[in-house]
Amino acid sequence: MVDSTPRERRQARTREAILTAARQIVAQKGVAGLSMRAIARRIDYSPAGLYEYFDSKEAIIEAVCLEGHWQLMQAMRQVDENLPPAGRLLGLGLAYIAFAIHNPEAYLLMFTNPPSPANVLALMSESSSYPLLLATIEAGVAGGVFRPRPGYGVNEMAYSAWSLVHGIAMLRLTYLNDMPLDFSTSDREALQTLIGGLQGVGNDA
Amino acid sequence: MVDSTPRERRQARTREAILTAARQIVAQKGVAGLSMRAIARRIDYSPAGLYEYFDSKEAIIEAVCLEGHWQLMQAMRQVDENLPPAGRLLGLGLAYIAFAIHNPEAYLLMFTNPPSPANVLALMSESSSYPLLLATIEAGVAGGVFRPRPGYGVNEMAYSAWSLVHGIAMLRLTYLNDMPLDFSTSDREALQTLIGGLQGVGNDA
DNA sequence: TGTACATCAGTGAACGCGCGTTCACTGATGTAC
DNA sequence: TGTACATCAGTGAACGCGCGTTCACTGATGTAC
Repeated sequence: MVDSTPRERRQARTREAILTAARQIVAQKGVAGLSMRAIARRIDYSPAGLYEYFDSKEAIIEAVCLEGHWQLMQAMRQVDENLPPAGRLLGLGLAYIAFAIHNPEAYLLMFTNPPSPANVLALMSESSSYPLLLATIEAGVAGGVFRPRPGYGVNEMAYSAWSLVHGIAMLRLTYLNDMPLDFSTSDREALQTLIGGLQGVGNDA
Repeated sequence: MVDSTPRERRQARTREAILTAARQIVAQKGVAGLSMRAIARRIDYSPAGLYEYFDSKEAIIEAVCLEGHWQLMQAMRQVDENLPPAGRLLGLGLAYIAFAIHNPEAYLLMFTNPPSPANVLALMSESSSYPLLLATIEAGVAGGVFRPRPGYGVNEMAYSAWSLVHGIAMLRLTYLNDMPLDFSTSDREALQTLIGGLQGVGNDA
């Protein structure tokens, strides 16, 4: 950003305007309502003009997803690093859910679309949200707080936690969309319950 | 079905053929690939002919969803009723996930679409899958196996369990779609972990 | 059983629409001397 | 600072497409006597 020309700055601003418009349309009309024409209308461009900035509609969607993954990671990074593993895992889960609730457009695009290779990479790669989750669980296992079992190591633990928060997020964004209930304590307690399971005992059934 | 005329039977068969075609198209081309014309092509009809059986495309989708909910309930009913609550909850969860994996088309339609009122009703109503879950948890609480906490009663417990299995199902059907990994023990252990949390202790964090 | 008529299942063509993308173009911005 | 030229950002019209739905129709099925 430091050695950018005015032209480059204008381009970056337009690029961002396109992505913002795309997000807003998805938020208001759903993924199906997202079209090049709709984006162009919203930023007072002709549809053809968009091709100066993105090669295709698919490229725009991918860019929104990438940005979303980056923002999700940022949100999860805000969680205090010095908490004990169980508390930190709770915080990460709540941050994840909060991101989904407050950015439903981006979240649905990120996870409802056929995930492109770049997309999967973005999620799994270093400096993404999944490694944060994994690292916390590893710390918990190393500290003896989370107890692995045969066939249930750190990867499986992370998979459990991710599934739970993803399930909560998706249910809230789709099925329970316009239920006027307050889920905040339910979400916290659901996470607490899973974390309790990671911490202990009771693997008889 | 007992006092049905030949005409009625033919109609029922055609209706079913339409729904089957719709499911197959969603399975092969995704929700976006589902069109009246595609359905008609598949059953050698003209598109207009479908309107003899369904008022609109929306009505077809809704019918597929309703059928899906019914099948899901049937699958969950297969779980042994005499298992202790923890074991039964595990069985119900695994049956739920198995249904989603084996009927990805129907499952995605059921949960990815804007849920119509009829759809929500189908899920929540008597003789659906959610009450089965709830009843099992109530039995567990009554038997002292699952331990409620303040702000975490049977409804919240059911919400936790549903979120976990839904999250697992959705991740598998979208993000982890073509990963050649075997998740069956991971799924089981994830459920076990949550159930362990329902059973006990550790609500410090 | 045969005939006349009503109902029904399914067709083919057309409606208007919005879509992603391409392409020849033009006026504005930037560059070199 | 002024001029000549190149590059660039954005336009407008058009392409071919597939969509959901309607409608006048026709041949087949069913019904009544």
